[in-house]
Amino acid sequence: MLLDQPVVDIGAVVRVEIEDAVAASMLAQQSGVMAGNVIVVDDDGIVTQSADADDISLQGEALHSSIVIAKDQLRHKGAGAGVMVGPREGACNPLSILGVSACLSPRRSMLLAAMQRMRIKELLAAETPPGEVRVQGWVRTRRDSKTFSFLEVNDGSSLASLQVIYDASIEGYAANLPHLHTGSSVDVSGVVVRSQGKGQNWELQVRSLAVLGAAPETYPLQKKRHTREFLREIAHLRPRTNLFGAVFRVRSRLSFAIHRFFQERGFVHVHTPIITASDCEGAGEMFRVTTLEGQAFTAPEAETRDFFGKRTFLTVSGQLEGETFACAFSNIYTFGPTFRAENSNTARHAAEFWMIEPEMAFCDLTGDMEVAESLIQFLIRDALDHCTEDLAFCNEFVDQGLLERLRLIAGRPFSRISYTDAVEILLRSGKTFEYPVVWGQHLQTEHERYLSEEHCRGPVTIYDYPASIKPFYMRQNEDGKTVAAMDLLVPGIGEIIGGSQREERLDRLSQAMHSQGLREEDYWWYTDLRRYGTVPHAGFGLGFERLVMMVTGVENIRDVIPFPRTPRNAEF
RNA sequence: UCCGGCAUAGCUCAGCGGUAGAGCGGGUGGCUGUUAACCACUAGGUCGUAGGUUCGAAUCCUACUGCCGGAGCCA
Repeated sequence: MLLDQPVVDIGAVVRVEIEDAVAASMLAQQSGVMAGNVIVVDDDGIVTQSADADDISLQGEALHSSIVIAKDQLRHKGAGAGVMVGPREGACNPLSILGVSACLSPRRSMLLAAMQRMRIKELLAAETPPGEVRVQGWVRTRRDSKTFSFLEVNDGSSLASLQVIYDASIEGYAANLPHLHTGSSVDVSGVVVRSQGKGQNWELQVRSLAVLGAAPETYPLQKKRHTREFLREIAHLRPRTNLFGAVFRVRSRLSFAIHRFFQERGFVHVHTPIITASDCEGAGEMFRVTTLEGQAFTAPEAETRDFFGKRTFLTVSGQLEGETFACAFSNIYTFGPTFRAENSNTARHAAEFWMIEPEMAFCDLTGDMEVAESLIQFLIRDALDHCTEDLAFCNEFVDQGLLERLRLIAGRPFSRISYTDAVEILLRSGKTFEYPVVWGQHLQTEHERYLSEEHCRGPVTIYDYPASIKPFYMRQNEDGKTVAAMDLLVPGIGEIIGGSQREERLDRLSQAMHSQGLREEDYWWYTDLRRYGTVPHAGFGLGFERLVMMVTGVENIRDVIPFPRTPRNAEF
């Protein structure tokens, strides 16, 4: 089709972004383009001239501020129009002209938009060739042959990339090639054909390719293995790697599966507050929330003049609020961020993390343990079913025993041992521990590891802990020494769930609060639950990141949170 | 916060008292339906910061900063 009409109306606004410099005239020569439509734009991108030209090399002075659209390319498949943009200022020597930009003309945008994008995951899974398609994504790697290039394009829909065959005869090849580094974003249209090479069923034969954004050689991600430590320093780019792609797709799926588990069982999702005045006793140091500054902050009675009129913090748990809703809806769950201001420097702790906290009325500790165990098994099975490719990758590159372990956990009942029996087992183990095993003391990490990794060789729930080492709200057992608490321990991770039956008897609760030095009036609304229609109830907290660690095998919590917050680290 | 380790090219590391090195990545050229492609050439570094010891320090000592591993706190 020959264009007799101006390409673009005078006065139209064209978005022009010159980011990458290439000689415009060289592209024209290499492409054999000697005739085209030239539009001239001013600095605001408004079209001031629009004309059909027989020889663009004659445009001379005008080229420095023009967009040149080759006629051939407009004819080519309708979708392959190339756009060249000259710099908007500077000298006009054709050989020094900079800026062949990958920006799209309105016409080209329109033409490309007409073809619907296909996600690479669907494309690769196709039974029969989908014909002509359009994909958009980022170049993972490029391999050049004499007459064509292989591009691996990934759009995040799956671990696998699409192999794209870019033939040198395609318009724009020579100009685009220097921009097609690892990390560049591309918009590709072409035909899906059966691959001649090994490693993939389908590949894409390019008919038209546009570089949306080039990634110059300073792009930090190379097509090789990087350490997790380095990738943490470029947390904004690491989701583009295989491992973090897999981890965050699994994380997303697990998040969905958690809602599925509870929603299918009639639990009501509750958004508990993030700013709170109450300390869920025993949950650690809290971040203070305040609008006070300078001297006002340290002044006596400062909190009465603060935003909320009292001292407030970022929540460490939604449990207390969750209990109030459980005492209305029977079964509820929360799923949200929680915060701990502990100076923890370990692979398992973060200052900001996500927690799932179900709370069930008319439920005792046994029921609590049953829900906790079936939740873990449900989540593992869901991930095995829906994240097969990503977990296979983790199994190969993170932890070679991962899949075997996950199947084991999902497939058989968990062990259950009372705290008192656990102490006996540890004492009779014949092991020498760094910390002595004493009834009434916390189980140390080394003790928990022995129980789950050696004694049970799988997940184990420890229950009925000494009252002296647990918070006030846990239900006192009849032995007068223990409370109805439980911890679910997983090999390699440690405690993944901590929960309890709550003390529903007002007198016992008051007594526990006094003996732990708490002012009952600060918790008046919490104790009200025991005053008005109290019921036995129980719940637990599941650390979401620890779950993701368990399912992916990734051993550091900083690598399963998109932008981890740990002491001295909140860059992104 | 405590204990231990580490800090050298864009990345991963070697060098451990005497002129700063390799592989990968980048650039250039070649070759090939390749798939962490391959071959050749090439560019690239105040050896974390500040002191000290020494004729001489990347190397030995001290402090600081950051990171990593373990512990505690917990999820």
